[in-house]
Amino acid sequence: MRPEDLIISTASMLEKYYGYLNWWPGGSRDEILIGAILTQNTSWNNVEKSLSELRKRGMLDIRVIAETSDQVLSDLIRSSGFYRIKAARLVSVCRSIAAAGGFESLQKMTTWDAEKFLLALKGIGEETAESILCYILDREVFVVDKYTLRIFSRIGLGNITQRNGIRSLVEMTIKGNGSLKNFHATLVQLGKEHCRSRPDCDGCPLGRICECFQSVTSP
DNA sequence: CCCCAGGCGTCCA
DNA sequence: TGGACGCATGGG
Repeated sequence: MRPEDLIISTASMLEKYYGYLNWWPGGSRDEILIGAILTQNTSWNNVEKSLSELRKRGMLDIRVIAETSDQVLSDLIRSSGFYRIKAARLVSVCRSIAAAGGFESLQKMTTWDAEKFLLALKGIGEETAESILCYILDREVFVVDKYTLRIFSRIGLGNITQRNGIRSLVEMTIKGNGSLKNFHATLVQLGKEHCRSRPDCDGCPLGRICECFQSVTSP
């Protein structure tokens, strides 16, 4: 089967099983940015505690974070882990984006220019940049994360390229409004909920993928 | 006690 | 270009 067909059928099976998932539902763009940085190598559960602390204080706002000290912020986001380095990066990223004119300004850039701008900031790497482009700026960008690489490798797509090749292949293959968002969301859902909670793979929408996935200990 | 989570930057070959 | 390592809390 061609790689493109494998991608299409996988996306279609996942969509049929999970439907349309609302990722980052109802959150403001500022909240999504903050969450995207806090969740780096960290479970979402831990991030939500930090987001609640910030919400209570009206700090889910990049212009407020930009005026906050690293020290004060680090105490509020402790539950997210790596809190000292994340506080410093969060403050500096918010300052840079605010100084550039906020998301309104980024929205006017081409996707390529916006990505270049984001990648230049300390604390924003490839996956975080993709998340911002996809979920905040609403661009046709596929987010490649650890689950994606692991699952793709198990269905026989891992040898094609590294992450950049996978990303462009998926972006050329999956078309349509929001399709890339949902493909990424369903891949993560499969990875973290189904395969972990049901090691016997019973009822997995992608039996073969699930079976291979749970037998792999590291990407 | 162990392992790992929706990574990133730095250093080193 | 690519691998090792530090960063740190909380859940299983």
